[in-house]
Amino acid sequence: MAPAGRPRSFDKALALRNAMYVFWAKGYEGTTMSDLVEAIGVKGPSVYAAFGNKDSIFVEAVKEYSDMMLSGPLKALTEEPDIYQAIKKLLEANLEFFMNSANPRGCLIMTSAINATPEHAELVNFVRTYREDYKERLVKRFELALLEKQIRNGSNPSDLAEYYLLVIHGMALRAKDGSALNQLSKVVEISLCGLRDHLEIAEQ
Amino acid sequence: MAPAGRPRSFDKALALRNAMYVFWAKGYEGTTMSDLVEAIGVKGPSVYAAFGNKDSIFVEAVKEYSDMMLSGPLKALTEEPDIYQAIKKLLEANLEFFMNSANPRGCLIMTSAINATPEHAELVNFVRTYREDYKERLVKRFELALLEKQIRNGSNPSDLAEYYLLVIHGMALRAKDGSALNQLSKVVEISLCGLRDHLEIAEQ
DNA sequence: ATAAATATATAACGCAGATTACATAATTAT
DNA sequence: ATAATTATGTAATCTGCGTTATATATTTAT
Repeated sequence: MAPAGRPRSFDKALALRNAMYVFWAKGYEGTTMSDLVEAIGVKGPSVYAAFGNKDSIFVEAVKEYSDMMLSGPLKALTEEPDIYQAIKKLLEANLEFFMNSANPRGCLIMTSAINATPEHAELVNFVRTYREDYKERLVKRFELALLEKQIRNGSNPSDLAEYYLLVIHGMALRAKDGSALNQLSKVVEISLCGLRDHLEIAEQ
Repeated sequence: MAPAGRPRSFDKALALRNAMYVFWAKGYEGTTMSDLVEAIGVKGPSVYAAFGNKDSIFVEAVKEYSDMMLSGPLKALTEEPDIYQAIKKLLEANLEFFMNSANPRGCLIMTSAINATPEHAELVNFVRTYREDYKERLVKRFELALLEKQIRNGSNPSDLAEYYLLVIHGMALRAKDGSALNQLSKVVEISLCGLRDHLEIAEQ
């Protein structure tokens, strides 16, 4: 049964999706309400009525983006039983994601809101929790690999997680900065050397 | 001989230095003229008279920062004859620089102005030239190493340069995000594996 | 001493961005 | 049909930021 009152004239899910792309392309501070209003295609008050203020929209956009990540590039982490293949695919999938011509360059969660002003501190922390979650997934994955003796006993899951998180951050930044896909592919290859070094049995 | 007119009541070089630290801590968009005015310690019009507008101050601040980099962390690149030691020291010096408690966390040139709005496009490009210069120095250094047969013949100086630039970008971002020094030190160590793999004679 | 030159502070301007008041339109429930 | 409910658009408000006009202060040159 349709709810009482005048029906919304736009698709809320699609609107959020469009808003997400704007934040992705321009970052939190670089995005204005006018940008969002234009992207959604209705006037300001309708946007406020549907989503609340700019911060709420950003929060929802980050959640949407995170879902996209989880159902996309991050799948490699759980689906690949072999740690080397898992990280290799994770890096390659992230790179494809950051450079895909259908997407803005770079990563919303890693490059948005890093230079936010003090009054947006809560938002900065909110996005940081997503980066921490990302890292935690990497840590857990390396811990599993350690448990399964895929990596050497002395290897530190936390250090390896930090390293690959840093590589992914770096890829996002370099992608946004205009690096070429084929060169970043080479970088991915080089970065995997850090993991090969820690494998229990030399694969390759 | 002192110039005609009322003398400036503040040290211009020191003022620029203070402004640079503000931009470093808050990024281009996160910094307001009020922030700069407060940091310099005189009122707005004096700042405008001395430096011009916000963009001009930023440009000068970036130059100052770059000088600081060149005379600091980047020295390792030219001073160390061995490529492995050069990169190792470069990374360690950069990490120390990004995490030094006397400095804001992270890197002005790598994390400022990445989410700038379209009307600041010129500034974004200006900062990018500094990143390109940084990369070019790395490329040149690896080309030298190749010439001196310190790295294998098949190794690509450009790819290695991109890789270590990415690592340095990543360090800057992770430092700004709150990573611990000792963990980032481990990351540096892991990242060096990518170079050891390319050395002509196995060292270490 | 007076003029020329430069710096400084107070106060204002102009603009853009986030948000909302208000009147109106479109739908459901009775 | 009428009331209740929710969405929409126009237009305004409020705030903060970058910048500047104006008057005043401090110095050198003559």
